[in-house]
Amino acid sequence: MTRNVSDSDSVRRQNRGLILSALRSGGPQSRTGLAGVTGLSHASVTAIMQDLLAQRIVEELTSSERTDGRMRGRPATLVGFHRGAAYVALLEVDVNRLRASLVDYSGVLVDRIETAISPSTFAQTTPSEFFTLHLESLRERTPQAAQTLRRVAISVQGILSSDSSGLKWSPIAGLAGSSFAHDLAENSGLPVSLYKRGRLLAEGTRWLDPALHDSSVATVFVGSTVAMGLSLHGHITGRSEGGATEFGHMNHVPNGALCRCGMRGCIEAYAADYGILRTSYSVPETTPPAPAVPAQQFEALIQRAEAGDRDATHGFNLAGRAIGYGLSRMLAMFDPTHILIVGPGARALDLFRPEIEAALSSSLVCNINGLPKILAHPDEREPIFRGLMMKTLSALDQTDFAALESGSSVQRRA
Amino acid sequence: MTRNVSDSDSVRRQNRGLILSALRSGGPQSRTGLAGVTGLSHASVTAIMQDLLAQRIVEELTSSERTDGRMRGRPATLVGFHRGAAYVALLEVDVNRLRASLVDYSGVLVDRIETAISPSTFAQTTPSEFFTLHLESLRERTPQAAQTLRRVAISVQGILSSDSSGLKWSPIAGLAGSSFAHDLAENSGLPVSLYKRGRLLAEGTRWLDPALHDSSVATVFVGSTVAMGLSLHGHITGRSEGGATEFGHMNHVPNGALCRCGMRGCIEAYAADYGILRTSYSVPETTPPAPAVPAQQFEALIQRAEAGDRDATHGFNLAGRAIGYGLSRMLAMFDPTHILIVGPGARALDLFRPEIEAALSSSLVCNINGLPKILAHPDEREPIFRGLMMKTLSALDQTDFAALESGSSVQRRA
DNA sequence: AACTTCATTTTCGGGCCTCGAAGAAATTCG
DNA sequence: CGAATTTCTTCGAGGCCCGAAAATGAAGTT
Repeated sequence: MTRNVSDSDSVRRQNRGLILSALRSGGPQSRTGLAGVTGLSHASVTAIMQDLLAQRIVEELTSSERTDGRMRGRPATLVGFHRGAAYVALLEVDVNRLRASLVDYSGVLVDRIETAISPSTFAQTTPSEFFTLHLESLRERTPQAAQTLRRVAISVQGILSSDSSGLKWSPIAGLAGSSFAHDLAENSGLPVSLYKRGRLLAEGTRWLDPALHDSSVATVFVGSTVAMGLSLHGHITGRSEGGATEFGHMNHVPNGALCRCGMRGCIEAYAADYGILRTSYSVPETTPPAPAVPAQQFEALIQRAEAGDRDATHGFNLAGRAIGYGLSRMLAMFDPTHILIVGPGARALDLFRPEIEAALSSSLVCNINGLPKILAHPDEREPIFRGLMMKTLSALDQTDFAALESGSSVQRRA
Repeated sequence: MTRNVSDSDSVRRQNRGLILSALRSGGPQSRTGLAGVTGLSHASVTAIMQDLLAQRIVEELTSSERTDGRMRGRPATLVGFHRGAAYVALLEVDVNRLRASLVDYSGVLVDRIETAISPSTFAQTTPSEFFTLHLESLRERTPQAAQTLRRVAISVQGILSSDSSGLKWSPIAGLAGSSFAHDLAENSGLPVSLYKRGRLLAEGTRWLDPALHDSSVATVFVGSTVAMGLSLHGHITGRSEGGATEFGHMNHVPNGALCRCGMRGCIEAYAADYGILRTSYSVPETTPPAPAVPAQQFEALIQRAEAGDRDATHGFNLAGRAIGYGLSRMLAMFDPTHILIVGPGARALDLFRPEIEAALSSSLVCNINGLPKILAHPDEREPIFRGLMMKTLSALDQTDFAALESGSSVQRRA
């Protein structure tokens, strides 16, 4: 059943991983500093570092800027990631755009291609072709990276198939159904990972705001859809061990408003931009939702509500109530201390807040533990990219580089 | 931050723990068998076993019954837990009873005391006194165990305080508020753990039904309360990393029926015995709930519904709907493959099932992944006890015995 | 009765990794 | 220039695991 035997190999892997992860979250550091952070002895750090240097995974930085107060003693030689050690390609798929980025091993953006996506995009090209094409472009434009490209990671919206080779369902037209991750892996010869956008939001906010790094946060995206990712004490939990949830399609009211997904009564049908719009304009809630809401139209609606417009306010009230009861139901299973609203809807938090808090107050756990802190962060792009990047680079650290054999087996590249 | 250094000590701990856990779930086994199950080499198993034998944690069994077909070769000497190596005390607190059990290290029940609990019990005695008293009784009645009693574990209902020293809220009158776990630990000088009943149900069913052991199961208790525990691929997840949820007090309908907890619209207010009773007798849903429902009255109601009685059927329908929508909302965050109904309500699963399935069918995830399998297991006592016991003994294995120093440091007891 | 067969268990030597202590290196301060 | 100070490396000891070989114990065979 469980094969978790520990031997000297796993010890090395664990401790190498510890050093890489300290480097990942703390930036270039001295060996002494690493020894302090990881808890390893100086001797071990030195030994491991010699391997890592020989394998060209890290490199010594000659800066030695000595910005610290104490100016005595032998100056520390900082060690940081060797930028050329690996590259990763990151694809962020959205309803209306693909953003393909090439990032080096130290986390520096090397190249980026953005392409518009329309509802007909995946009718003309299959997702597999589309992604393969963009990956090829990245490779061609940075030839030296093509050699050492190690991984591809894709951020998507929807429900993953059980083997993570594609999507079972997605709000992005034409994306579900094909196993594009599998195809892309075959075409490129690289491992391809699929991540839900909501999960990456949770991951990304951890890296974005140090105060939230170790607390428990539920990150809720409000915009063209509604999504949630959970990060509890630094661990990501949730559906399929994936940390993402189908929060947007959690039922709010039985037989309620029609959602884009085809079901009725989803939170999204009340709280996504199209839902708020539908309510505000008193369109019957069983009317099929608009395919896309322009940003400025949503912004205008916020301003109308802020100015006191009755109908617009009503739309945001219903949305806040849907989110609030959804959160209250989520709180029966998780206990985050903070709730972070991101995306276009974050701008309107003040409009949502009263209804959210009212809904939360009517739940037992909030009555006993108090309300979680509700914060807003308008930008959702940066956390998603950062989450995707950190997740992918950390996986590279642990899976590929921590496990390398030690000793004299130096790998050399021209 | 993270001090997870791996050294030879952690290797030994890991591998000793592996062997103990194999013994825990597989019963007495030969060294060869353990080597196969754990993945360790024969040499290592022998070495570890020598330590464990010297420390009197395990013992060789002289049975050698050779029940297997092959009768050639050196007969295996089975190794099993040394029963006297440790004892644990398990306290199961219920609305109307305390069950205190003494169990030896191999998991055999040695002694048991049952005491009735009434709503006034904890008005006369403090919880701390009450539990200390029962623990003393167990110790006195089995003097040889008093020496090696290592842990106390308590199964409770309600919301744990953040430091797990007591309860913030509980349906058991007078139990919340005091930090009885902390007091009991001081009085007895033993570590005391508090577990939520729902979590133990999830833990217990894993050990009870081998088919469910490694699948993802949501265990729902339906009876005097409604509770849920989650066990996903053998890992227990949920609130406070505790694996238990406040499912029963998840909101079903805003401003709905009055619940025992004082809030309105909880699932429990519709699906616990008192809720079903209230609906069936057309009592207004804001009427304060009955403090306790006799088992035979609930049974009679089931029979009336089975016989086709309109009002009773209506009660079970509403209950099924509340459970169904609750599950549908839970499924937006977790993806168990099985749902197990336990407790008195399991008897009535056929009455609940149509409404549960209807509610689940209206959710996106069920539409895409299909409905989870819904099963029933009428007895909830056995899983709780078993979960509490296995959880506690496994913790003892890993925390206390896997970490013991090896070598010549033999601990001896008269 | 001695020998073969076979499965289980133990012993032995080699390898790997971490650690503490002592030594080497690189600066600043007096 | 030497003392002080901080960082980094080297070295031997101690642990643990593993594979291979040897020992053990029982049943079948000659």
